[in-house]
Amino acid sequence: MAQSDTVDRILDAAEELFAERGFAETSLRMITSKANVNLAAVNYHFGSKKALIHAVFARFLTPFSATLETAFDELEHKCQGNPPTLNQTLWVLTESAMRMPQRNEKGISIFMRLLGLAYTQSQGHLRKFLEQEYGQPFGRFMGLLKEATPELSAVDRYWRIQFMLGATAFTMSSSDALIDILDNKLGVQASVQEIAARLVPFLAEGMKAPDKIQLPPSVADTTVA
Amino acid sequence: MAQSDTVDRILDAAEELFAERGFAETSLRMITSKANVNLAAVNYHFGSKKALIHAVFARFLTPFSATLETAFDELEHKCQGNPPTLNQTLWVLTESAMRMPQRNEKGISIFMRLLGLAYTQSQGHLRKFLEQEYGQPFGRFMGLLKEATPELSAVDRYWRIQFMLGATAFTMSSSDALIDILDNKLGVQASVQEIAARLVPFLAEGMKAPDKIQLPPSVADTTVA
DNA sequence: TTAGTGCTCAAACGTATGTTTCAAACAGAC
DNA sequence: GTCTGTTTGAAACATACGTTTGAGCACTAA
Repeated sequence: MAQSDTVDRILDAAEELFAERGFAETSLRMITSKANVNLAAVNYHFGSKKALIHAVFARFLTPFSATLETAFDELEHKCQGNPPTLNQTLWVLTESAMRMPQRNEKGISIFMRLLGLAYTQSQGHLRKFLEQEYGQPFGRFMGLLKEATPELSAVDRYWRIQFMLGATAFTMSSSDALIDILDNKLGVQASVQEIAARLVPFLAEGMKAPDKIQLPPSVADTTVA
Repeated sequence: MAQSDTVDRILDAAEELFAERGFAETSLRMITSKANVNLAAVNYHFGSKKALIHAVFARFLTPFSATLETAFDELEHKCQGNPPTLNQTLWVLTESAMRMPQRNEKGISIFMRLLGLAYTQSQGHLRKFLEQEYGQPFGRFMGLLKEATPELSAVDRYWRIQFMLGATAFTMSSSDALIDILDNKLGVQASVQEIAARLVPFLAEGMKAPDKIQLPPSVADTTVA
């Protein structure tokens, strides 16, 4: 059993268990028994549980951010100085994600869920790690969004980006469960790719909504449309 | 120190700590020391940590779901048989949330964050508890959404409701931090009410997006708009 | 062979957790 | 004032956690 075997088995098991149960609720003993390796192997190969969490993210995020930078380069080159549109920018992001090599049948949904957890769970060290390692492509994406929505005020854009992030992180992080529920309720099969294909128009349309907010009308004042 | 005092202090401390750190990462010792009560008080008054979590949700959710049912009654009465519009339905929900009596200055954002965590963190017992106790008003809201968007297929509506839930839960659960960041970056003050006022048009517009999905065009095929 | 290296293994360590115990303090009724 | 049921307090309980240890194994190089 070569080293890489043990390391990869730990990473595979950890990735899956973290996605299922969160970080704090997943013990090293669960990981090592699922991976069929000794408990001490985690601390030997990674040093600590925190470092293992970082390694799980790095294994996916490092090649992904490289792919993304290339895709942004191509997009900007194709546009020859004109700023890419909102739809183009969103599609480049989702396509890059979809095209990442998938380790198993669960594919990208596991990692989407991990990214969602990274936002939700406190885990201060994780957020710091992600910002330091992958802040650049994220900032570039934000810049493209800004160029693609010049009609929005900075405040409008700020909030709507949060809304987009929320819809994406929340849905993708539960994509497995949501796909199952849809199958049970309506007998319809779905895939992460299809979710993305439905999500992008929803987001793009929300971003284009009239930029002046309508202040809450009391229900009493509202007329039937 | 009467019983209610201890019970409420535990609930207050638990609510805040759970919202900050999640359920698994918050120990009973943190809660009891923040509440200035004895460690055993939690198991005496609530029976277990799980039951405490349920009680935290019930304290907010029980009066809220009653308020919501009343508001839905009023809305339907006002519409006299016609189905309420999407905007009306969304506004009734947000207004009901905004009008809940707020225990402290952090107000509703703490509870939004808890609801988000309830979705995200595994905690199977919590999801079961929430479905059993508060499934009815939730189902009624879903029914209103269905009536308000007859043009959508069941599958489209299903996914877009998830997107709306995500954008709402994600944004509201971090509303404090997001308001602070906005103040730092742009020097703009905001409130939870204002977030809601910006969120509803975004969601409504997203729901109205063209119902046929556009399948992912390759970046190479995309033309500059 | 011998020494050294990389890795695995079972066992233990120290710490933190949720929960239980039981005596002491308290409250209100008689 | 005394009794009774309720609530608090300090301490202990059993368990699970992340981490460390040191012996043992397989393999390479000198």
